[in-house]
Amino acid sequence: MSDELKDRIIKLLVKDELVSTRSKIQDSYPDRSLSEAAEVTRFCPSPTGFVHIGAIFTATICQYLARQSDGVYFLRIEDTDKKREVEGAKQLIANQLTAFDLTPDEGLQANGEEIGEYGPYTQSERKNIYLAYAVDLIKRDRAYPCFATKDELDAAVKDQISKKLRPGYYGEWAIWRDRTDEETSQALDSGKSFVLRFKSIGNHNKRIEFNDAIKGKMSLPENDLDVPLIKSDGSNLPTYHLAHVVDDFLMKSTIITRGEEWLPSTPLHIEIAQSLGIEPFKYAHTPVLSIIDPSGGGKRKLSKRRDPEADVDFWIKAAYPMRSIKAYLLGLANSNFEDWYKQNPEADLSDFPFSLKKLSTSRSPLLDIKKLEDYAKDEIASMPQSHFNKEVLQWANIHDKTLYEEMMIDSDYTKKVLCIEREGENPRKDVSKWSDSSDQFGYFYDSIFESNFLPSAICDLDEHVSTEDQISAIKSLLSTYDHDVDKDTWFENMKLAAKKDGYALNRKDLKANPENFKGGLADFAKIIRVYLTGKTRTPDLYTIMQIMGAERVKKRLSSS
RNA sequence: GGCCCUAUCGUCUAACGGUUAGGACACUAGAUUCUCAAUCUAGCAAUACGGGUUCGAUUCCCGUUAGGGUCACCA
Repeated sequence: MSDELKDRIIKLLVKDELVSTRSKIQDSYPDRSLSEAAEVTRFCPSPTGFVHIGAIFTATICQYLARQSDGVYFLRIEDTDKKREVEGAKQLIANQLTAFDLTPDEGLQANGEEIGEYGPYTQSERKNIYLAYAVDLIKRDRAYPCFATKDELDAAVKDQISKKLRPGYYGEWAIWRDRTDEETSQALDSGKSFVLRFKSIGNHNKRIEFNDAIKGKMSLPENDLDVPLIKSDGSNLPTYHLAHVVDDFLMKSTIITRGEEWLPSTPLHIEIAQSLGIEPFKYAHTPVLSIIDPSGGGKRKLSKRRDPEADVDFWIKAAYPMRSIKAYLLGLANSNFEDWYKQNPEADLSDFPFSLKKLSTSRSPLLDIKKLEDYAKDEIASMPQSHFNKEVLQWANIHDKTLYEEMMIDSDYTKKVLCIEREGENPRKDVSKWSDSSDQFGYFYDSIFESNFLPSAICDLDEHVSTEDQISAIKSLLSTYDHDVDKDTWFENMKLAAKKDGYALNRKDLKANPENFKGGLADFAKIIRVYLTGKTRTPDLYTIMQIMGAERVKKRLSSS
């Protein structure tokens, strides 16, 4: 292309934007004064209104790499596709990162402010920077305008497939690559919009080798695709490919951690970097999280649409302790984490020596909610009581107002309720998330008990036990009931009541002569439990009764 | 279809070329002065298949098969 034609294209491209020169821009992005070993990592989501749990996984890796090397971990919002952008999504990302203790060192914060010297950290605000680099590429004969229509491109791909050729804009299929200046000028004259394409000099039959920090030595075909660099949709924004190279160069990223799905386009990114005289980056391609398809399709990628747990909002709403989610993800990333965690149960998770090399190179790990809940139960069970109380109340205050208000009415009572079976060597582990609170503690409060617990529980009980048996069991218990005795005496009393009402006191008797009894002690206890709590699974009855107090116990039992 | 990645219990994974193939979660059974939970004990359970190389292969090589990714003016 002649210089005049280049100038014409450049003018059309930058229009009236204030595009600086490339060297001027680079001057305003000085070297970070960090140690040799320091890693500068980036987490770069698109603001599509949804933060994927896999993104938390990737961000966690970024954070660890930076923190452990005294480097920097920054957040960059990749919003070059204005069609897909969802309002408010940008801030949501910052908020949710903070919720997972992944607040970036630079970039948008939960309070709405942007910090850092290497910004702006939102790509749409960097348009003129990309344009400066695009101009540079035109001048270097490494970019050219393409006027092909969508239909033309689709037809070409169709043709390529029918001829069993590799689809794409390359070689003879790159129809605007080798046009004469006259043809290009004519197209410009007609006012048609164009996309600025990269002029690749790669050869698909040659291979390029690079070292992936996770996968090791990689060998892929060179890129020969003339991909779009600047869109023609009127936004003048760059595609991911150009934006990634320019931004990570200017922001001084030392390692590109990103999903495995980017692996095939890495040769392209290397070529773009080289065409700009930029040293190619170090890449680390991380595995993508999957899930078992509930409809029986086997393993597949976690999908935003079908799997609620793919959205971090699910975890935040269910209110799993963040520390346990993190611990679980860390265990997925480094299998030696489990041992470390067992040996250092109290330790700050950030002290775990994370290693990229230990990251499994294998296929996408499956999200195992059961295992995560196991972490969560341990975490909650071993939590100091004050912390536990705070979390329960905090959750209720936001998500279960009725429970919260009841809990606040008699805070001494609530304190006792929340302590149940949490002390000693083997605390209960039936709470894995704070949203369990409603079901776990609601029945201690009379109005909630009467509306939410008792009716359905009685229905279930009716299916197995006759009303007469229910009434007689309760009566029998009440007749011997003495609230102010120790546990052993209380238990003896209950056994007496059960025996009197026709229940076997030990399993052997019941097994030997089942026809002689209404059931075992367990069956008797179940009736009492249901009338007292509206549940068939609760902590120890004696403890519950002691906390509820004689009056409440008698009232609930008499209601039968 | 081309290219790429991957293949160890149901799941996540460990094993300098020499292990009885280990752990965790899940599951099953038993123990525990009531239910449930917890806890303890025991149990179940894997190197995709076929060829090489080697004294010896889960490990290295080749092929087959299977899964995943990617081939957009989405990132």
